[in-house]
Amino acid sequence: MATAPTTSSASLRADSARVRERMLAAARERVAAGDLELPMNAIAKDAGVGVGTMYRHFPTRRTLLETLAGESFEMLVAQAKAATDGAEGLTDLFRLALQRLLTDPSLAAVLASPTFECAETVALSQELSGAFMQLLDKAKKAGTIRPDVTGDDLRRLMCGLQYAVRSGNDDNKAAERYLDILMKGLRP
Amino acid sequence: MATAPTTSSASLRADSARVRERMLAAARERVAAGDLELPMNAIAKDAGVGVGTMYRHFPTRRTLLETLAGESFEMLVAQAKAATDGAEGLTDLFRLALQRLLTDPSLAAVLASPTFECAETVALSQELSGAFMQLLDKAKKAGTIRPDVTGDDLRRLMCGLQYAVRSGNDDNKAAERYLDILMKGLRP
DNA sequence: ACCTGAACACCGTTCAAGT
DNA sequence: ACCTGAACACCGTTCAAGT
Repeated sequence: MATAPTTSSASLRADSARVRERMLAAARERVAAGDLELPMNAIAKDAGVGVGTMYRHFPTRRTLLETLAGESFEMLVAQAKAATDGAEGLTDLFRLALQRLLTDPSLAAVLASPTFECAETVALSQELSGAFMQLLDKAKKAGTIRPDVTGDDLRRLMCGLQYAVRSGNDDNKAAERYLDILMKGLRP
Repeated sequence: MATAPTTSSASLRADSARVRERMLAAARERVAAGDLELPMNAIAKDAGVGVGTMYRHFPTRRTLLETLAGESFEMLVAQAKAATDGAEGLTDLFRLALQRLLTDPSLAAVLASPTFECAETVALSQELSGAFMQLLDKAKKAGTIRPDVTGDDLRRLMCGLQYAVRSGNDDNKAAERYLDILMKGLRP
């Protein structure tokens, strides 16, 4: 690169960030190719770093997975916050979420687990949960959703919906139908 | 053992069957302990056989998995065939299936894939599919199920239901509620 | 026929040595 | 501070050698 380092620590930090990005890019490439196994050794090799560097940045595979899913998760949270009220708003949100879960397997894997490892993921999950609860609250008052459904139920049902769609070999053609079944089932 | 072999080939076959059972027992022990990874080397060691023997009996891990799930699958098929007509019969069947899927992760894994490796599993899946279609047919005629649902949809929705239940940490307390949501969603 | 287990490649994880 | 990569343990899979 043409830029000279200003101080050695800044240079270190910049280098560290660059190295981190290389690892994430290598990992993302694998996920995009449909491989969710995330072998640390192989990714390190792809990224041109030592294995130890992988472990320094991502102490567990789960940490790496949550980091990979972070961006998708943020977009999902943004969509949940922007969702319009009413049963239709919830349906639209679920459709968007389903699309995202189907395109990003790392997000699907992260969202399906009840606990998270990274503080950032915990925060995102709480934001999502909050958005869900607001929507639920209004929908329940409007009488469009059965009253025994919780915010966490919505997360789990979304994951189940995604799994049902994925369990077929019809190129996700069933998605809209299953979404419809779920939303009808959620009515009071 | 005290029994003497009658012919050498019979003895071989009997030994082969015994060895096979030992491997399956070792594998089952792991699944029961919550480990679905099925490492061939380790299972062979547990069973006291050479690795090659594992591969001779179960050419792929998937073959081993389907064999493990076989018994549960058979029981599920039997229940599906014995199910009573009407929406309530279908609900009861789904409840039983859900219980089975939650107790036997190998069955859950096998049923979630659209294609099977063992001929025996293919046969079981067709039997299940047949039973589902019969139930669906009657339910549709009675007007208790929406007409756009297929037998394969039932398989996939069952898998999704199981996944949604598993995605929480409430000891499957949500099972009955999610079942209710699904069955309501299936109404016309 | 069927079984054994050595052999090789690969991945997980740690940690002493480098800059 | 951060990175490297050797080292060891373990698993996947094959195949020549045994009975």
